[in-house]
Amino acid sequence: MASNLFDGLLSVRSLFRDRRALGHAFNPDNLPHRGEEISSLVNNLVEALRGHAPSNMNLYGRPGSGKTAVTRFVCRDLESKGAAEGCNIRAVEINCRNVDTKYRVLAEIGNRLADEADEMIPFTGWPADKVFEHVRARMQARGGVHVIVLDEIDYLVRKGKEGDDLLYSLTSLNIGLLDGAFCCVIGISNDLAFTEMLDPRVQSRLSPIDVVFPPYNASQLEDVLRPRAARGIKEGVLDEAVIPLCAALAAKEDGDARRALDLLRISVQRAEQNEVQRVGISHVRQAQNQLEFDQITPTIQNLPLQQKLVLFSVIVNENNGLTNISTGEVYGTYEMACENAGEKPLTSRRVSSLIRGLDMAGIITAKTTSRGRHGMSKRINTCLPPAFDALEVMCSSEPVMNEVVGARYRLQNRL
DNA sequence: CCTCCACCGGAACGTGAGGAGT
DNA sequence: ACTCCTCACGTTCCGGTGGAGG
Repeated sequence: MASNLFDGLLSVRSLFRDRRALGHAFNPDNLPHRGEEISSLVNNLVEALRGHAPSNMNLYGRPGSGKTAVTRFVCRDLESKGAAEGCNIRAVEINCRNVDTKYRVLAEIGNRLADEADEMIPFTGWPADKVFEHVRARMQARGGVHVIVLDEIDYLVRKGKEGDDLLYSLTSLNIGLLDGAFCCVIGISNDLAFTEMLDPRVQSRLSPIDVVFPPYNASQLEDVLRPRAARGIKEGVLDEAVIPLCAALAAKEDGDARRALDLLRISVQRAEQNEVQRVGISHVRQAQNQLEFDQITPTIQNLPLQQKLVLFSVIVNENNGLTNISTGEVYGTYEMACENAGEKPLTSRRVSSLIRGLDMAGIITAKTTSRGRHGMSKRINTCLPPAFDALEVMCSSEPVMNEVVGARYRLQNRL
């Protein structure tokens, strides 16, 4: 019988019990260390069960601090309690990164509120005020309380007036536009300063209640991971050190719980690929490397050419054995790189800003320090994972960089 | 203690691309 | 087709800055 490509992998006993338990979309039964945040939401949303309008809310916190999970968790209980008590309560969650215009958000809300009898709102074509009127009419017809969750709301607000308009419309529903129904808006954002981008009128309506989610620390992340691991991974598979290490590594990344889960999941996958029955810290290290590679590759690929040239200049100096490179040294190399690329060099002022940009992107570190007599300058070092070939990534995404890198090796061979 | 280097980084301005309105 | 507006990217100008070395 002919062998099949998939036979080998299928015969390996999986180390997972239920892989989904380690995914981002999984809704766990309890959320460790988010008690305060949960009760802030519950204390406000309980008004819905009493037949009143809850206040609008804003939730802030770094990625992976549990904002979305807490909101889903609370809304799920709110809806089921509402059903038990005979109140009509409905939560509509929309991710503004995917649904990113006023029209599409309103259409999405309208369609989720639709009965069989209602007309579907098309993807495009209707005037925005007609869509809004349908949303309003459907809320009123259903009655009760409608909780609108706008996840990653900063994406919408950053686009300018669009977000302002939408929030103004939604928050105006409770001021006389609805009869016998209420609407409550919960905005979720990574950016504490995002309300400053809003129209002041919208600001005051939207944020009577702000909840800030602090990042998890390492031991809290362990508490997040353990129940998920128990559910998702077979017993006796994990070394004792694995979960603490995943937690510690993720705690360094701003306490990102998603990162911790990714690390754990990929570690187990790595162990499976290596066909071993036990996951150890070496697999976590491999997972960490893979995540870093996956994260940094697109960042470097998408850098504009000038920024790639600056990064190239830093890397070249570092490959020559230098550390704590100064802006002047980088600029010198950069001018040569520009010549090889056939580009006109930017001013040193601009390059200084580009260096800062690379610093903020986490590709290099640039600390401004004084060198005494030798003036103020930055001390620049790359912070790429050890085995990461940034030159290769830049060359494959930008043909001119081949010239630049090639010229450097020709020069080196001549010396 | 003062000087002075070599750059920092804010501010104002110029330019061209792209979108909205008419 | 046209104006107007916004935005990102760059330049020019310039006052600041911290500490090694006189």
